[in-house]
Amino acid sequence: MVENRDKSLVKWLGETSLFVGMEEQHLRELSGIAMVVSYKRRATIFSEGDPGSGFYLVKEGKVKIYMISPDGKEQILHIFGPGDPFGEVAVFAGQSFPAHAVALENSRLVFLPRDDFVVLVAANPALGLSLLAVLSQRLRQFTKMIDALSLKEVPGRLAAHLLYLSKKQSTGDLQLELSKTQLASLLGTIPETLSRMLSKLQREGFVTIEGAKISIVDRVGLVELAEIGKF
Amino acid sequence: MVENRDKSLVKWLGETSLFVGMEEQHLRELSGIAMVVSYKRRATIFSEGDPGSGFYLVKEGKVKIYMISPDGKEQILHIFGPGDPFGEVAVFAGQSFPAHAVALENSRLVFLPRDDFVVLVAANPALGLSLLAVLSQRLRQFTKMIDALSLKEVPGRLAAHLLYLSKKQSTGDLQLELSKTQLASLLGTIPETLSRMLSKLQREGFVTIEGAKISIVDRVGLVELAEIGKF
DNA sequence: TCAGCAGGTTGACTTAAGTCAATGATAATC
DNA sequence: GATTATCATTGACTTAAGTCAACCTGCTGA
Repeated sequence: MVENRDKSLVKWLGETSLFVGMEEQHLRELSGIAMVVSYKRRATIFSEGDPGSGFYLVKEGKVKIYMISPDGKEQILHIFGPGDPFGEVAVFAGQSFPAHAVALENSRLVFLPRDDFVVLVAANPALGLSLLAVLSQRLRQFTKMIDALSLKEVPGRLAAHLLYLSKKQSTGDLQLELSKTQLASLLGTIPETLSRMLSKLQREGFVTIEGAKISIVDRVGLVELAEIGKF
Repeated sequence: MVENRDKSLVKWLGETSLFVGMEEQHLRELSGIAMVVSYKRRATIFSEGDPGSGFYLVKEGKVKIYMISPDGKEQILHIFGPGDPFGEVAVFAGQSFPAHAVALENSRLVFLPRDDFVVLVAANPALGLSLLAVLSQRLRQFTKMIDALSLKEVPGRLAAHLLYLSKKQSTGDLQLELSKTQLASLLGTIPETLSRMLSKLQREGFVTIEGAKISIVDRVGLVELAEIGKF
């Protein structure tokens, strides 16, 4: 709370994709309602059904958003890192959180309480537009995810994800930031299957694997696989 | 185009969930930029990759939003009816449409061009908030959809959907508004499988089926099925 | 140092659901 | 009212991927 009016927080908010380009004054207003909170690794930030009393920005660390099926299987929806906002859906739908959130590492988050924030948006259309862009972006991501989950088989999803990572990391040598178990859940499958598919990808000469490091060998082949979704 | 300044269009816009409660003046501004367009059954409204030059409201008729996998399978994302907005994602993400849209029936749509609309939003925060609510709602729907697609088997998805319909229609006797083929695609499966599952549901005494009319017999059982997702 | 545990890999088996193909049943069109 | 399409259903078959179980690391902490 001491950091509320901290100059550095204002600055940081302004570097965030959600608030980039906003006027100093509005950033100050934002930081006025913001609270910095810390979560230890594995701590749960909110659970499905919790009332959406506000939303978060990741300041440091990593956060996993996921759902649990009745029989205990987990499906990861997102992994968020520094600068990413999450939990805004509940704020604007005026409902409870539709999924769970836990810290994957010791993390510091900026919490923005719903009511205060809505007031700011009402006073500042640019803020609204910025948020609309973020939500639209997220919707688009989900579209892709539904596409992957319903239209592609595991190898296809895996290939698509590897390509996505290589774009993000802009290199052919990928460092997995997630345990393979987590990656499996993100791809909507289980560790065993993922393991088999990775070996298969290696056997067929698409990639080479050394622990958490994956190198793309045959990018063209991977692209094809991601599209067709079959070996 | 003649209808642009039509009083009835203003009124209709104000009854739309997106714009409900907005001041007369803003509604008039909206109707000033709106265009009413007609599409015949099966006509495509936009395709994946088309530039998002604006978005739509369904005035009359029904619209299907869907994706196609490389090998031709279709996954329906939404079916929209009168009053529903669609295509806003591309507008605010400032990108192209991520999916296809076709008219399921002869339909009349209200088109709102992107640039004009953004100006209005910038001038009117309430409009932004309203849109944020809609997008959040949609995001929440997708969350559920991903949940269903990745965590539940077809019977579970089907049971969940039937319950959803019965809530919407608030009766135990459901009238399917979609062909079973379409329903299959909405559930992320194929007609054959859907057909088998429906027979199975009937055989096990959960529902009775007569053509497009489905009556829920054992609601409790269905709920359980939707949760557990297994017979 | 060693027990214990989480994460990863591999094999054998099972199963849900997709494909292919044939046949009825509507509904639409001329 | 006959003729195509389109949709729905059913059966036989195939297959991707999940379950179960064994086993192997490499750590962490007593």
